[in-house]
Amino acid sequence: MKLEEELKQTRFKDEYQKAMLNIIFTGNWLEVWTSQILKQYDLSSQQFNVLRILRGSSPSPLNLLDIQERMMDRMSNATRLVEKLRQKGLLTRKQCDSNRRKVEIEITEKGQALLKELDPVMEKSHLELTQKLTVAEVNTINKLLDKLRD
Amino acid sequence: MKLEEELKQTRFKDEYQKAMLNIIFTGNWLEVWTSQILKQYDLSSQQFNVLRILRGSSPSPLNLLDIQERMMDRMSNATRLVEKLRQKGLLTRKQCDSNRRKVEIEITEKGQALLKELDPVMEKSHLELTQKLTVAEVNTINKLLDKLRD
DNA sequence: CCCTAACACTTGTATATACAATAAAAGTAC
DNA sequence: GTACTTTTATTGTATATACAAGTGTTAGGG
Repeated sequence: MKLEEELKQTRFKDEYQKAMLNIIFTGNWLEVWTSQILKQYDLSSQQFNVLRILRGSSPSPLNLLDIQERMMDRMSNATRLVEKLRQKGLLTRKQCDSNRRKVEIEITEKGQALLKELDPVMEKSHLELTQKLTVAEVNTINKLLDKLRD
Repeated sequence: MKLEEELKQTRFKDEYQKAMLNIIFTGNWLEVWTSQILKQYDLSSQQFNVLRILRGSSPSPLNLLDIQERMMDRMSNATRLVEKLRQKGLLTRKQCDSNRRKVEIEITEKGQALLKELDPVMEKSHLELTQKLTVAEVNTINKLLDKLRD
């Protein structure tokens, strides 16, 4: 749907302003959508994100800063986020031997299993996206957004 | 910067997954950026958004649902958001005569003045965007994002 | 060895947000 | 008018988040 209809607005100042709002709005929209799916698995999208990051580096552990650098949302709640996931048994954390300031965080079997369960679910919602845009089009989006953040 | 570098990640599953993350990440990035600017004016980006919505409809007032419909973020905190702005004297609210369930919310002179002060500031940060992408390119982004949300 | 600075993480606190429950007014049916 | 439903907004509560201050660890200089 056009952003104008989405926000019940008749006009924007220029295409730049519209793009700005459009990206923020669409990002939000996608986030809400995935959060909705993840809720059934009792995961927030941030938590899911952290788990995927850990799977990505597995079997090597990561420390908090590593995770923070890779997160979509760079706030300083990484400690508490990781703690939540630890309580659910989805990851482990132990003090690093060589540098005791650091912690080594690793995804558990249970975490891996949960992600494995989620993969096809996420894949399925990806499919809807596939039907709306061609590969060439998403490619264009990726190129332009990367350029925008330069 | 490429999303891969931004998130220190080597690869994504496919262009669709990358686009998904790219849009969310870039939206976030833009939000953080504008929030930073607005902080000097003691406004959150949501509050700013509400003010602009009210200016858009001025001199007609809006009720809470109208505002909610036009917001980027459709949560149910509209009551409290509006109350915050009222405390700052940036808007007024009064019970609607014809339908006393509704409230009529209107931007004040002070609110108008604040937005007027902010216009050039925001415009300036728009300019940075302008330097990164051509009009044709932002047009493409707008078209593709609208299509994505169809 | 001591002092200071930098680092990696944690915690406190104030604020924001999501979601559900509630309240009050209006509309509808009888 | 009374009972029911719907609309519109508010409040309560639990959780999340941002930012600053604090803790413990390591590193470097003298």
